[in-house]
Parts: sequence; structure tokens; C-alpha cells
Amino acid sequence: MPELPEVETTRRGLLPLLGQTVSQVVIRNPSLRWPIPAHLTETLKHQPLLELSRRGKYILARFESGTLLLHLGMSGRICLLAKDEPPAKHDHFDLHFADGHVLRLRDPRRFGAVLWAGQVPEEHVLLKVLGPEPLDESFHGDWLYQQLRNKTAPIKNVIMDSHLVVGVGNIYASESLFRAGVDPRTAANKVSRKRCGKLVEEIKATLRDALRAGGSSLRDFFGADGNPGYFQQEYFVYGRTDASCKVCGLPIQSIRLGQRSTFFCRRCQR
DNA sequence: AACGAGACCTGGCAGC
DNA sequence: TGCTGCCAGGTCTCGT
Repeated sequence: MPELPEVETTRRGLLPLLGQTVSQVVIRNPSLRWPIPAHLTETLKHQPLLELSRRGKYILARFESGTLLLHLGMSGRICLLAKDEPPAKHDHFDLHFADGHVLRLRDPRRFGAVLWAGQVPEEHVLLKVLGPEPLDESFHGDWLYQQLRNKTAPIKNVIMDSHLVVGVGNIYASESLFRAGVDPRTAANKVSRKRCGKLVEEIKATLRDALRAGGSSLRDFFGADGNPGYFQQEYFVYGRTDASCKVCGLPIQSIRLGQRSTFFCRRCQR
């Protein structure tokens, strides 16, 4: 489900919880990608939520005792309930708050994660290896160009690697490459400095546009407030196999790259 | 070091 | 209706 815009939309939907105190932690099924630490039921009890931030596709919830990391994997979703409700089949984890609010994680495929990061979350093994945020100024064309010098993998695979830059998943990789006019199959080290600049610009623009639309709702994404996103209506290529290119009219092609579906226009992207 | 394939899971859908 | 196979928004781990 979630790429950067969906995770950020989720984080924003949780902001009403800031300052609220945890009254209870419920772990119904700890077996997500990694086991949910059992100690959370004690560690988080009576702790006020101090801050909600995001790093890549992780949501960071800071408490005095440390920071909780939430990752939605492929199918995860967090809803903010005004009061407790009977849990559904794949509702694996809850944070109950003193004012009655419930943060509930639902994740059918269980590729998501709930982890404890202690006092210095940036040092957590999963976070410290992450590349820059795509919307930061440190992510720019010349920097990307340098990073690609020794990479022969297809450019699409490379921009989806969170160790290089975070937040660009399968949808927004295809969309950004279309907007930049770059063929997703191009070997990364064959992308010129100028086109790296254009690509960075379009990654940023695509993510910002998606954020503005509240993310994309394909199957199961809804923000924490329960509202869907609308960005899928603006897709140029993703999921549009054989439909005509919105720019030149040629049928959109779909191929597999790195075991992922990839969509592009063979005239607009070279 | 970089790359590609496999792994982890469940649910939805198309096709027979 | 029921079965089978394929697909899905992520990303770590392993073998080459």
C-alpha cells in the first residue's frame, strides 16, 4: 500500500493524539515482519505521546521512554478511532489513550512492523542505513548523478532502493520516470547529469502532488481519518497497460523489472 | 560492491 | 460454486 505520501498522510492523521497519554497497549498478533516486542505493554503505559515524525516509510512516535517505529509494509493501515471498537481479523496492534482514542494497526499480509528504537532512533539498525529524504535539499541532481556512477542496474530499481533515497515505491517510481521522460530500463550509470537533475525534480514534484491529493487509494489505503487519497486519478502510467498515453496517445507498455510491474510510454520515455 | 532472486503473508480477482 | 494461478503499494537476506 504505502509509499511516502501515504505514510505522511497517515502520520498527519494521527496528530490529534499528540500530548495524549497511553492507557493500554494491545498486542493481538505479534508476528509481523519482526515480532512486536512484548515489553511494549509495560514500556508505553502511562507515557504521553510527545512527537510524531516520519523517516522514509517509518512513522516515529516519540515517548519519554523511547521511540516506537511503525511500518505499514505492503498492506498495513493505521486508523485512529474515537473510541474502542471490536477488532477485525487483521487488527494486530492497538495503542489506547486516556481520552478514549485508539490507534489501531491493521495489516493482512503482516509485512509491516512495530519496533522499539530506544532514545536515539536515528541509530536504529533499520533507520541508520536509509538514504536521504527525497524532499530534502540534500537530494539533488548532482548528488544523484554521483551515486549512479558505478550502478548498472535499471534506473527504476535504483531509485526504489531505500539505501539510496527513501520513499520512492513502485507507483511513484514509474510516475516520476514518465514525467522525467526517462526509460525505466536505462542502466543507472547511463543517465546523464542533466537528466538526473530532471528526474530528481520530477520525483519531488510527483511526491508533492500525491501528498496534496492525500496519497493514492488503490485497494485499501485510507488515511488515519478514514478518508481515501485521490492521486490515483492523476496517474500517467501506473496500472494503465494498453491505455493511451495521456501525452502522445501511444499505448502504455508494462514489463517486469526487478520482479515488479513497471509501466512506461515508449515514445515519451527514452 | 552490486545485482538478482527468493523469502515473508493474505486476499482479491480472472479464468476454467 | 469452487478450484487454480497470478497479482498486489515493501524490503531484508542470501548466493553469485
